Amino acid sequence: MPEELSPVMTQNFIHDFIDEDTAQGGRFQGMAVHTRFPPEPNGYLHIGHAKAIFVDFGTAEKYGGLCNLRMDDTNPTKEDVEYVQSIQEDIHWLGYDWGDRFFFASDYFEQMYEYAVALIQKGLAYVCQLSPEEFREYRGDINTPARSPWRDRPVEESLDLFARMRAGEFPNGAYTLRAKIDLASGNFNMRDPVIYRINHMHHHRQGDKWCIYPMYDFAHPLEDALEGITHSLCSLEFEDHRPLYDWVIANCPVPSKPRQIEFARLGIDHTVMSKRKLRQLVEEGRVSGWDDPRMPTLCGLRRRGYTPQAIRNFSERNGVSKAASTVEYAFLEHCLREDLNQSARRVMAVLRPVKLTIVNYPEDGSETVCVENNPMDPSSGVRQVRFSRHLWVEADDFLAEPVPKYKRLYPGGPECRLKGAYLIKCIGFETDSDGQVSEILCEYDPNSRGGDPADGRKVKGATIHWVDAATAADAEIRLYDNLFSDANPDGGDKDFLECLNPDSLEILQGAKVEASLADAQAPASFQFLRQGYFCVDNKDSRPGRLVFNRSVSLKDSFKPGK
RNA sequence: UGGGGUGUAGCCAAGUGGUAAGGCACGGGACUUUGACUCCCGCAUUCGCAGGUUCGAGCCCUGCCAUCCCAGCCA
Repeated sequence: MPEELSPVMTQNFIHDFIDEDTAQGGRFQGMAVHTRFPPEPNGYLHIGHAKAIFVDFGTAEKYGGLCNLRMDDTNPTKEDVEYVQSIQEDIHWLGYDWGDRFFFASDYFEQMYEYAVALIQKGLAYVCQLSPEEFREYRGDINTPARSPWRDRPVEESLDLFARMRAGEFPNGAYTLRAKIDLASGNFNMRDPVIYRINHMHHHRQGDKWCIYPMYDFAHPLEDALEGITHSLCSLEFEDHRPLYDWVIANCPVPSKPRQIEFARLGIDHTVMSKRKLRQLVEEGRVSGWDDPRMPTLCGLRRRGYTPQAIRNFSERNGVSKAASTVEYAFLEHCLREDLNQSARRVMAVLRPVKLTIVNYPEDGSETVCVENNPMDPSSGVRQVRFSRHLWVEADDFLAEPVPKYKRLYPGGPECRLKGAYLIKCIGFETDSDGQVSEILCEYDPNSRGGDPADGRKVKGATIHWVDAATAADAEIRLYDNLFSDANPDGGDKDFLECLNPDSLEILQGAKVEASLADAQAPASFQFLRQGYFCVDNKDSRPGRLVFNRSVSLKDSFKPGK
């Protein structure tokens, strides 16, 4: 666990339960807390999983215990090794480590089978041969108990049938193994739930060894017990399943008695957090892949410039409770900027370039000015940036007709500072045949090198960023819209495909970036901190691409009239 | 109307019988080599509603309301 990287989890209701359990006379007194993160390898991890990872690993860490990583691969239908790989990478990227405790639920299939046989022998499970359709008919409803004609099948017969199910004698759906619990329970999970089904399918890890697979409700408690998990933390929708979880633990001769505790999963507004739907976006080619920067997947956020620290802080500061919550996207962005502001290297880049000429600067002259890499962190050093008579600046930094309170460039406007270079004043501008501003004309004060005037006078205008025209590199900017925002403010959970407006997906723009950035070892994943002020993340670089968050730029750019 | 949960500000969230933390968002101000950042100030006479117990209730009791999850041989 990367030392300073993991936030210390603040007290929450889960800790209250654990404290009870580990106290004198408690269920686990004297035992080390042991949790697990059990994803099904059927998709990539997303920001919602980050919360679960934080809760599972964070809780173990808080108590000095352990957290296992376990692939919950009990249903081969949707699972794939590609996901097994990506899940491990993403968890490591977040900064968590499971040491040598990496498991597969499918590795316990033999033991699970034995437990099932034991259940049959105790008269607590039976082989049912209701077809899926009949099963539904016999299920009963709120006031009618369920039924099964096979409930009292002799033990020997069930044993024989179960063995033949395993042997592959029957087609899918022909038989199921059911736990004999309570057909009249108000909790439908207890109405003799299916605990084994037949599925003739190749398993990504077990191959063709099995054609019967245990259901989650039977498998999960056994997995936990077999690994010595003390606290099995899961999301709220499993609350109804806890009686069944406890039933399995109570009726199978397992080595330990784990306790299931449920917490609310994370919701973020304007964001779809359903693996099924995210997978659909990928499969239908609506996005470039699981790591498309618009995806809420961890790899997507990574490519978009999010840092592991920001995501961990986000998880930590959101808290853990049982109240269903949907946090605002703005909070995620806040956590990102907070981290980036402190740690990321800056560079100047101009998104919508307009020429700026310093008329009193020598035509053939040039020099190098010094700019700090991170004003928040002096140890990050400085870089040399070429400066000359011809520059590119942001179109927003000039207005032919100033609006009230505008303090950047306009004819006759205030003295402004070119970041790290000189003070300038706008004296005029040129337009092209369309009447668009094509060139801004300025005069500079030669005695203000570095940005401080020799006479110490106060600079009224703003400081603006720039890049040298002769050395600036062109970059491809991809302006991404949040996949789910505008068309459906409620998150587009149901109609998200219709929300996709092809025209707004990707807006390519030319940009000019400072030479030192173009020369850098491949700094290419950016996160927008403020317009023209980029943070460079070298960890996951993709040369030639700038990625930034549009909502941030809109928020931070100057709003006329404000 | 069966079972299981949850309701504290626009969004999260502390609070566990002693007089409503904190963060985000928002508004105002100061500062500033980017109008960012940082720093101040403001932002719930009230905790879903109504009763009750108590010297005292967001916390305890009763009733009601709202809302989420559950009828896969998914997890």
